[in-house]
Amino acid sequence: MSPAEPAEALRLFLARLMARSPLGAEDQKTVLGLPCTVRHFAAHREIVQLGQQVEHAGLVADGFVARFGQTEEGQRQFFSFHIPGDFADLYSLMVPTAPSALQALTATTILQVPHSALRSAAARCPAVGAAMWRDCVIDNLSLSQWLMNVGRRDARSRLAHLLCELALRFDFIGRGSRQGFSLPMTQEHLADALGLTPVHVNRTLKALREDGVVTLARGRVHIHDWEMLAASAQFDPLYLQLPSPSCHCAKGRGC
Amino acid sequence: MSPAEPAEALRLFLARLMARSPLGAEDQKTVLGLPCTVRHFAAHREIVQLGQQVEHAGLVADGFVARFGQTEEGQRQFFSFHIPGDFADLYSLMVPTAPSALQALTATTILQVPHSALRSAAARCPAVGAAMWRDCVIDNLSLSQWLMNVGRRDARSRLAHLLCELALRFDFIGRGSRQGFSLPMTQEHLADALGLTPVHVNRTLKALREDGVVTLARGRVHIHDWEMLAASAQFDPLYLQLPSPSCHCAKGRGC
DNA sequence: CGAAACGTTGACGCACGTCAATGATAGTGG
DNA sequence: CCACTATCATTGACGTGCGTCAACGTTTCG
Repeated sequence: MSPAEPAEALRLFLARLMARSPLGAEDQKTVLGLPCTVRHFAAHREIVQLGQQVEHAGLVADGFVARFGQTEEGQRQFFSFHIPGDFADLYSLMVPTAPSALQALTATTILQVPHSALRSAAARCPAVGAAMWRDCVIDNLSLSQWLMNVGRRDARSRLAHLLCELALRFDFIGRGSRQGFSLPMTQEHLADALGLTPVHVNRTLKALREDGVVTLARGRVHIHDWEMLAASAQFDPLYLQLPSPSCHCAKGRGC
Repeated sequence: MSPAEPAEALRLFLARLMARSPLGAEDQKTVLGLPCTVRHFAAHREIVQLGQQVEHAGLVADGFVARFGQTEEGQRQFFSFHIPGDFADLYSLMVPTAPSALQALTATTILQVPHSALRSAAARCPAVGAAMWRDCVIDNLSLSQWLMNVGRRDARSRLAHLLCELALRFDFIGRGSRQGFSLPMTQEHLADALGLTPVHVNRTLKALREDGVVTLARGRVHIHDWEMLAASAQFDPLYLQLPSPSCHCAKGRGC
């Protein structure tokens, strides 16, 4: 789909940082000059295992990564999804013993950036350090919304909320829009993100489809009615902290 | 209960930082010398409202604070609890427009520390900056576990997990132990943390009581059987990143 | 002492889970 | 290019954990 050049991924990451943090020319050069090792992971492969000591953070260049935990019975819960331009475990800079695992949901290209390089970049350019700290905090906001989702919304709202989030994030990196995007993910993956079962995700998707709101088929989401989707999710994009030039959200906030 | 001196709260915060981050003498002096304004909040009072611009972070000196979000129907979901020694919104340093609200669950004393002071402390002492960044990341780990809780555990496990977490945290600040602690919180508060209804929390507490695991009465938790409580929660204290000299947890990890 | 807040309990309903069968899709090797 | 097969999607019947509603007891506090 995309070349997944290292430089391209670093550019996406830089854009992500600059959407929330002002960076000078020197800062930008520092980010784009980060050293990295390219690694490929097959679908379903674990990138980082629970408890593993890591010495580098993983920047997604291509594909789809999830962070997750599981119960002793093997019930999984996804904590976050990471798309190209996201660091999947930037927090590992501060907690190098992985407190949760990382899995490639599809064939994925990861740029491993050594902690040492990130640390020296932060030391040399305080603005870059602040931007990365802010990035960790924004992960936090996202997690909060997922908790809200799972704790206090019904299946339909949860699913709608997740799809809204993904639409805006893919829009931001130029790989989709509010009309639709590619989502090479099984219904079981969605279930693990939403605290539901695959069967119920399927039924909920059917309901949304029959209401003419969204269609998910063959790895592609078609959003037929963004307004309705955002409304049934009570979606407020503020937490994504993304610039939204042409945002039409439920509450009209953060636009 | 306690004098809630500003110095005492800063000492607790310093201990919290030093449990995870090495700080030199100069760093410690910087933390203890942070300027702050003492403020009191009555029970149920909102400390920070959604969307509010804040210029200081709130260190809990005494009482109990929750961060939360709510649906349009007014359904609340707590994202975290904060006890003395915790900053309730350290992340506001990086995102000053509050993306979630803060409420005092009981009468609470807050030390408001200006962002400017925190920023200059971080600039002057990089180790303090790193410690605060790490503190934000640890919030993240906690949030992940709450999401796991709400998404993939039944009511009994959720409640047990929360009580385990609180026991260790109160133990760490010297206001409780694995045998019990003071918890001046209504069942509705617990429900909002666990994604349940107050009625079901009540029933679940009854079940735990009748099994001889824990008793919660008149604002006090008595843990009769820590092993059993930790086991039914599948509690792994690793995510709290606390030193546990005498920890007896379910999986024997992080001890 | 009175009133409001909180805790407790029972009866009943529903959203979602479980189980199981069948159909569609995609990846693989011949 | 086509079987072959594993994975994924779909659907129905049925079970259950938790929600809802409503009443009543208990504690707390002014």
